[in-house]
Amino acid sequence: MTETSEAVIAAEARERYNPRDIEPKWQQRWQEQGIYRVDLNSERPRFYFLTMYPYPSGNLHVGHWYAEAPADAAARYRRMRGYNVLFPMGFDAFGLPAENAAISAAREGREVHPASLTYERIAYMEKQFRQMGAMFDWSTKVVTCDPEYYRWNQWFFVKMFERGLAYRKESYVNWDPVDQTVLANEQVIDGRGDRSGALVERRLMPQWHLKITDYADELLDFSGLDWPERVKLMQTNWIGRSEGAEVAFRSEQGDPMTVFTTRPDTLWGATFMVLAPEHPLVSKLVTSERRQAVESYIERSEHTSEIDRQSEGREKTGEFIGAYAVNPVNDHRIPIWIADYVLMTYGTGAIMAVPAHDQRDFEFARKFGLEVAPVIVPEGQDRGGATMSEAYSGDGVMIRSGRFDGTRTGKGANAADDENGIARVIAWLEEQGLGSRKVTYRLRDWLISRQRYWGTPIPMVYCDACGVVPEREENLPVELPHDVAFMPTGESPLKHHKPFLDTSCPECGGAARRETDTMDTFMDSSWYWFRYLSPHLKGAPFDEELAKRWTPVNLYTGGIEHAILHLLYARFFTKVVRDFGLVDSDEPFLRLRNQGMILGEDNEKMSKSRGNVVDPDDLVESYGADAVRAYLMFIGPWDQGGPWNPKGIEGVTRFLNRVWNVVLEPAEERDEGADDRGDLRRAVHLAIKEVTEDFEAFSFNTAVAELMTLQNAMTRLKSRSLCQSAEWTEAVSTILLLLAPITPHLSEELWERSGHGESVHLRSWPVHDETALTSATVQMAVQVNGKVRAQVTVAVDATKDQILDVAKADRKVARYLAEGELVREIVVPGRLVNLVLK
RNA sequence: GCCGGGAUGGCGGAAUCGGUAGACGCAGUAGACUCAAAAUCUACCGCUGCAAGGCGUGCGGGUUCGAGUCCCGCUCCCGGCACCA
Repeated sequence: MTETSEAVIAAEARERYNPRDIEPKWQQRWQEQGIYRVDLNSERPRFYFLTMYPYPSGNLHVGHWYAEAPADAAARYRRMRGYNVLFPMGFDAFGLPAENAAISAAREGREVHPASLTYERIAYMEKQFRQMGAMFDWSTKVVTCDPEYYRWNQWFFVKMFERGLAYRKESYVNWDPVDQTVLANEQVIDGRGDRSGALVERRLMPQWHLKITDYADELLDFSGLDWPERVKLMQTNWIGRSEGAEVAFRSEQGDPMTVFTTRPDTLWGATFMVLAPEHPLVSKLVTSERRQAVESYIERSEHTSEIDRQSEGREKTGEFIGAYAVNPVNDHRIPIWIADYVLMTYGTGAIMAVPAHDQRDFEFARKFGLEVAPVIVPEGQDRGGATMSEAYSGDGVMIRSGRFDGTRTGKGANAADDENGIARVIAWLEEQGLGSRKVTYRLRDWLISRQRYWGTPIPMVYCDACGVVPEREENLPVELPHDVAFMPTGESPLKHHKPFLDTSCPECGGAARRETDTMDTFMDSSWYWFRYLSPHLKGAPFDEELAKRWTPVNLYTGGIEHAILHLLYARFFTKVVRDFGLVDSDEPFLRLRNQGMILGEDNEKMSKSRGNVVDPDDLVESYGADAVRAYLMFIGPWDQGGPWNPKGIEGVTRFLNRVWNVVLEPAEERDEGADDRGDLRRAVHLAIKEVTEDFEAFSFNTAVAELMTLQNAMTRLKSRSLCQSAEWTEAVSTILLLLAPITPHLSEELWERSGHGESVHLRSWPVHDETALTSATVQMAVQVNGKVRAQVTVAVDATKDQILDVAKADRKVARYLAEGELVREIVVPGRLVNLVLK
């Protein structure tokens, strides 16, 4: 209220809070004054706050608001704490939806180009982001479909090719018949394409891969990262490290057939072998009598979709190929089978089957009448039971294992011990030259080829003379041709674009063909945060100096759906870029926080078909951006999400109105209570303390609740004389400062109207005064035998004896005390007294 | 099956170095203002009971002066992985 006369305030108070007037006004002023412009070279402490950039779908939905608005508030908080905060935004602009729109238009005989569609959508969404009141610095915007950006995808790709990290290999891949492209393993959910939902087919195709498996072990190391436990676990599971041994089996004819096993201690129990149906040795080893049955099984398994192959409780199938192998540890002659429960893509594509100690092998042996030979028995038992009903995979003692008989073994508590059978057998195998220690991963290399148009062209050239050759750096970017025809069939138009297809060889200059596949769009998002630092740099993907100063990102926020895909690729890419010598850090994102999902009123996922979609534009129109922001933060813990409650935003709007009124309306005539100033100051400093802790902990819902509590206190205590006090002035400026990150427009407007100077958003975050939090007296509960029976008020510095005296003097307590003998007295100062009777 | 997370009023949720369960908000009830309604304001608002009291944080046990919080054994829900040798 400094310098503002009461008359002016009284006149203005007749104006009601109207976000429709004040929000656009401030958005424009902030932009004109450039208050969110970041100086990357400032010496203030740096804080890189990154939030996942969106795909330009054309319209912000509530999910976008839920991801961005609380993140924006957290970034604003961080800046008020004195940090130089970089909070950039961009668009993940390549991808199938825009191309699919072009294809459907083509089917109707219309022409729509993904590029123009994408840029229109970006322009619209950018406008919507501004209406949110977000403090994004748009001068650093990154748009991945811009050749200025994707040329660096190509540059990275060529660098990786040169170092053997990018390679082309023919293998069975996941083909999505609807989207007409292959997909990475990470994009296949329950046998279906993650976008189209179509059942994925297995196809043998030559494809480009990135060697993420080279980094498997390093990717398992999360030390120094403050990430949600579940994300780390999901990545760990996905990488799926298994320790064991490779053991050299041979066919009777002498063909080497290496197997991987995590239980080399069960080798003596291997009674047959199983090869994957695609295993290259099958056609060589199969006997003529078995050939027909075996070939028809292979044929069938090729046509079995992944989803059927993996379905739960499926009965084992397989065929004997007529050939035998030799178990190298006991020279037993064991039959060789093929079965689709053995995968060509894991381990060596061949297993030694130990039915006594592996449930899958056990089921297979049962079905086909194969020998079950127990070689490990639980400690205390001397031989394997002849009537096993299931495989025994626990710890125990080795039997029928030659020199190892009597050795304790298993994957249990002593598995790491050198005396454990597993370790001893591996050491012995290495001595004998029969095998070696081996680590295997579930993780496969990242398949990045996509048979689509709207993505980064893979910058490779096929020359009859020179083979597969990367495009020269000076010729990058290999630009996507604009004048292409979108096929109603969905086939990539690049395959039919002569001027693109025909090129000259970068090596010999002769006629050559371009690769027509484009890159997975996750390539784009694997390094985009580096580009924000120097979005228009010409000579390099990013400014090395700035990257060394500004990365790793301090705080990254986004949806949990990227727990594996994007976040794993981004970590891989960072390690690759580090190995190129471009950055020092091993990890991209130090701290990660995931927001949950906003559901419809009916607690279901929002969808047009359910009719439960809430449109943020409508909400802004009715309640204002500040109310939407505050309500989304208030709805519940951010990482949990929750259902949208249309009444909830009305409650928050009431709160904002009360803040408006308590600041601007003249006080009613009312006598000031003796302790009002102390009470107000206590409420103010408690709010500072709590809201600060809540922002640090990402507990936005309780931060809003604390601010409501402060407003309630101000409204309750407000009186004409109190309004003249320093305590009141402090209360007004404090509530506006604490609200500034959450409701930037309202806070700015009231900041100005209550006579403050420069923007509230350029002010420092308040610091609480611990001494303001204490009061002269405190209320304590008095329990008798653990049940609360009375409340007493005592001096805050009372001794235990004094507290007990007061407690026992209470009439109700005295009545209980009369009923028994007091045997114990417990006093927790400031909290409670517990009187225990016998 | 394995791994993780969760279960608190009519609803969203708060409180976990063990210390007054239900902050804050929604919904609801009563009242004030109004011709009336809306808005706003005031009071009440876990269940049960006239009251005193009793009961109460998914279920069953346990530890403790005291348990939503710790321990043991379950149930259900959500998420991830899954014929990975």
